[in-house]
Amino acid sequence: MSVTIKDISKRLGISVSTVSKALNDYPDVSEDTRKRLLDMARELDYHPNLSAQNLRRRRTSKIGLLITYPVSFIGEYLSQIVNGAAQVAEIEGYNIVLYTTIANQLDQITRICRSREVDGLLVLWARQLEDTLTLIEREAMPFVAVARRVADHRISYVVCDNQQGALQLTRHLIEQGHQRIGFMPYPELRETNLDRMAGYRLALEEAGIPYDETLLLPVTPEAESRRKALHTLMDLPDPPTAIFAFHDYIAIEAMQAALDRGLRVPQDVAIAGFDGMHSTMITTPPLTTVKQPTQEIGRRAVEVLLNQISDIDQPPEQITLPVELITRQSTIGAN
Amino acid sequence: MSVTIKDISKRLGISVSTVSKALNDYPDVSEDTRKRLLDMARELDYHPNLSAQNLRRRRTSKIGLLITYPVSFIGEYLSQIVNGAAQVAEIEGYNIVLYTTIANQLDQITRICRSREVDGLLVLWARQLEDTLTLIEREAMPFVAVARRVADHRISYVVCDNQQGALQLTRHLIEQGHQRIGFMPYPELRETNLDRMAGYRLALEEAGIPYDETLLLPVTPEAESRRKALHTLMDLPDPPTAIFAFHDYIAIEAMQAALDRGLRVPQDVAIAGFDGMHSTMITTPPLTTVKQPTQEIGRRAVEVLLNQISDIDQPPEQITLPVELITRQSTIGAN
DNA sequence: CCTTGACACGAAATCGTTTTCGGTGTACTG
DNA sequence: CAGTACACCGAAAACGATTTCGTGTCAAGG
Repeated sequence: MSVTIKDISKRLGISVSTVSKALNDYPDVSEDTRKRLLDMARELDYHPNLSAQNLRRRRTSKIGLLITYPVSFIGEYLSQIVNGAAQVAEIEGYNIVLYTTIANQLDQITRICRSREVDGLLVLWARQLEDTLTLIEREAMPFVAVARRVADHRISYVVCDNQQGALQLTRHLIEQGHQRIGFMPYPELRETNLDRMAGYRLALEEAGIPYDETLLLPVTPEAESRRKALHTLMDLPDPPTAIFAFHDYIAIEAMQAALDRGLRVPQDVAIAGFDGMHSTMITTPPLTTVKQPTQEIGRRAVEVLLNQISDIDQPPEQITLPVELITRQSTIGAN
Repeated sequence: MSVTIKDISKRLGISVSTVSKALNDYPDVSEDTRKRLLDMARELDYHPNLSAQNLRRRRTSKIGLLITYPVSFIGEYLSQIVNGAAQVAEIEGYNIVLYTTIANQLDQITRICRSREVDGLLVLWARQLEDTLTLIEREAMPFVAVARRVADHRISYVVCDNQQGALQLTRHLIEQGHQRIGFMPYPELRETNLDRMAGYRLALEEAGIPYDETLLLPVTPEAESRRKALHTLMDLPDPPTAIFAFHDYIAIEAMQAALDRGLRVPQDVAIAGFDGMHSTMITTPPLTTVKQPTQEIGRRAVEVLLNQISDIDQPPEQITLPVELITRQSTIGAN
């Protein structure tokens, strides 16, 4: 079958213990025998059996990525985060295991924790987030919440500065002369939504613009709700002249609805999104958005997680990364 | 520490062998003790240590996904395939491990194979594809090439019907009255490119339209090459009236270049893409494309791989899935 | 009463490593 | 020369499960 440490041992008449030590850079192996062993290892193209190593070392060099997402438009967003995460992980000698099951979320997670299938978990997207996190915590499995702020100060997370992004974006709209600015929240992502809403309100306050609840129109994951939201807003007696949508795709569909309605963007209504998806570059007009450092989020999340893994008593890290406002024609040049 | 099989054994004064048998549905355990053991297992919330199981069972219940891709626009495409793959895998009790490293591709792969880190490999995107595949083959690791046809008949793959898609798309353009149809190949993906090109030529032949090499303008991964390609085509003495781009993003950028040039789409030049990316819906005009069954590709790839894993002598399966032509305004209604 | 077989169970080997602990032999010190 | 120090190596015990093989019991059959 596979070539094992025993094969090397037999070929040279040297005990397996010594072979192992040679391979793991133990000091008590003479240079001579070490060289012979390594040469033989290379000759046989030996690579240690991972399962055996894992068992003995009590670690798997794998980190799990929890990402139970409904198949939808977030693919681009997720894959960038995953990409960043995988990069750092592999540099540090870890690999990423995907967990995408939706059924039995919590049972699944206890299994993962108790079977020591991975050394740590990135929680990227999960229903029942709260329950999930407390469960993982209780199982003493290192973990980090990704792209999601968590109120609990004992929990590590990496997230972008949603409030700041919303603040800048709304300021920009105000600078463009808008006074009535609609907002489309996405309650599904609670904390993120709260933060963006906070930024929105802050900008209004700064400018002395009254906060008008009728200008808020929440959308749900259903595509239909996004079109409807725009129409509802524009049917108001005193409709908004600009709209800030929670997410780029929401903005894009709103924009299409606006065009269907015969409105010109940005002349009749300015529209802006959030997250910096690639698609925003190719709409007509191109969409103003706030770009998240997605790859960086993935990278930092892994860094934090590996810290937690290497020292379980490490204090939690809560990281907020800066965002970048990208202004495009969907909000400028209205005059 | 963790609760092991031994803990259950001690608590009830029953040997570990019997515990293991009870947990694994062996017949030679009395109903009575089986029940007591399972109850105790549940009470302690026991879950078998994966590393130990892997070592003993000589399998890991993991499949690797090789996907050394340059960070670029293919995120959406990949994540759909991965999503489909993960779904099936998890139903069948497998998890997916990501391998995204670029450095030392081949060394990395021998390590994966010889350390028995996974039970099989999905090869989704890899530089040096040929070398990679023969290497994996030599290591007797089950594998499947995903979204890429391979000439070798001993190799399993799952791919969409690129030729048929290109054929239908080109036919569609011809039906719209076009006689001079430009094509932007993407030599980077050799087989895929050949197939699409074959479909393109076939449609021309059917219609008795002469094949004109000057209408072919290959593009590279660099964004700049895509804009340039359009201009070169349109600068021809007898420019094409329609363009079939290898990929949606190529088409989109070509379309932008066309608009920059003051051309109207589709009146002055019709443009079509391939792959069915989400973005094609939101361009103005919306882009005609050929939709790949991405999720299905992922799903089938895992099914095939699991067959190979369960029986290494299984004959290779080569699966070609149907595609769907989606016609939109970028190619219709020119008159 | 003896044999046979089925049924339950346990001892022990095994998977392929790592790591501890002790045992050599040699060299060095006083 | 005794004693100590050191460098090098190997035996063996882990890690936590699975699986083979053997054993004891008990009922049925002759």
